[in-house]
Amino acid sequence: MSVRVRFAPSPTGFMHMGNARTALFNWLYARHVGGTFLLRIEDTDRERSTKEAVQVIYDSLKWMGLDWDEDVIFQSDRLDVYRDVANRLIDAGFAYRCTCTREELEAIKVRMEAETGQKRYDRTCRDKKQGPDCGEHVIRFATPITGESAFEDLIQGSILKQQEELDDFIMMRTDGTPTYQFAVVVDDEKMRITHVIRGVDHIDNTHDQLNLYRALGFTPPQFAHAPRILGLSKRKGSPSVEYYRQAMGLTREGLLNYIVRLGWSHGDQEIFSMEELIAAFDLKDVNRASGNFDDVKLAWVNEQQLRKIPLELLADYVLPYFQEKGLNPEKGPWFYRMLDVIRLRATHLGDFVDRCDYFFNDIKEYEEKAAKKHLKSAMTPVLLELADRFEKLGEWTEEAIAAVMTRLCEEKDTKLGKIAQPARVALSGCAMTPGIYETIWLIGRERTVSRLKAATQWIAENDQT
RNA sequence: GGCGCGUUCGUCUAGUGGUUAGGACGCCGGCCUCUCACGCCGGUAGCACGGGUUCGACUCCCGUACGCGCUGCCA
Repeated sequence: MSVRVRFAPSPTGFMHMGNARTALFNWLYARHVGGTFLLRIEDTDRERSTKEAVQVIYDSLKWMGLDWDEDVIFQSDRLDVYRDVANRLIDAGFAYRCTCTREELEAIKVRMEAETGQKRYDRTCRDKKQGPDCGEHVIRFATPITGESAFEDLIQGSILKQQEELDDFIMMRTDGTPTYQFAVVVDDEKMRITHVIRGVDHIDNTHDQLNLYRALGFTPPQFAHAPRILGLSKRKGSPSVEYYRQAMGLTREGLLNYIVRLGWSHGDQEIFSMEELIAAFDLKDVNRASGNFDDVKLAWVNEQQLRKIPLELLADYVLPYFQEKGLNPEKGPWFYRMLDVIRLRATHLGDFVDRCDYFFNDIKEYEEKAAKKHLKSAMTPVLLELADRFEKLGEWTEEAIAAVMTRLCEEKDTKLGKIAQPARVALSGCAMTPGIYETIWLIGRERTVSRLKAATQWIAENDQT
């Protein structure tokens, strides 16, 4: 039987990092085994679900590249199905109508806790066999009272619970909508889900759901409960995909790579391409313990991905940042080369546009410290000589540029640094840039020559030594 | 409170009865070097605690502590 998994978020307004990883685990597992990855929107809580929130889910999944198969299922479209199944359960004696009010319930739970130490419904209505005309009511599941519920979790191992610990949970609310606990079973069966991969916070619910499967005569899927992600502090903004994507300028490769390794591992490997992830991912390698989200390591992983992904893709990622600043570089050898030299120094997508101003615009002023140190009158002859040689250089390649500078060093019997640093300041206005040859090539012959000359002019006006 | 689950360097993790407990981030030191980086080399630091089981426990069992979750007509 082929594997079918699903990601079933409720539209709450943003994609929490934990949900993102659950989606990723599901998607990776499906792609790994050649199965099917489905999306279901759990919008039975009518008060909280909005269209915008659903859109956020779509956008986040698309950005992450987690494409789903088949049509999206909305629980709100299936209300009559749940009602029918619930009635079937009542007829079969597995569920019952409960007319206890919320106030009564509160009192019951207080009493139960005092008497038994456990805060549960006392099953007052369980044997009343009330009909549909009993007035305002909910439908509860008649949980088995004895025995134990056990299952083998693919991640957590054996999970055991005494049935007597379980409550007669509500399946259908007063307003006729199903609760999560009920809808999830009906839908997973309908969608022929074979593996339920979700967060550990659902692990206790699994027993209720297993009882439901049994009552319904359904074959339960396999369960895999992934550990929680801790340490997503609220003060840094919301712990959502959108936040990290925008505020940190992450690539999808970086975020996914980081998040997948938080709770899953494949030997000592840290950096994965998406293809490698699909090939390597397996539920048996998912850790049981929860992990802490660490922005520092996330940044490192993102750096690694920035250096690894194809330049064409990187160009797509950073272009919006350039356009935001009114720059519109053309995709091509020049732009790719520039990205290639900057990526070694970049952590976030925003770093690219931040660090290449002098490749686009003229130097407005020299960084004070750098100019003071490197733009001295003694350097004027060298800078002019460089300008002259670049002007006459036949082929404008990094190799040819390197040759010019090496030659000049030999002639002047000096180290490259003595020439490269002043040239760097002259060309970029600052003391830190990528390699000098690449920088010169990227700036281009014409601007290189004019900037070198302009620097000597500045020296004449400013350096008194 | 009750129930459930978890616990290896500061953090992410490998480990499945016998290892000098491995890797990664960070941090520290060095090398490389035209600056800044990258990279490379080295160092730092860990099996929560207490009992068992065993010739031998990070690995198995029990307990304690701590953490997290559930205990909603949220999911």
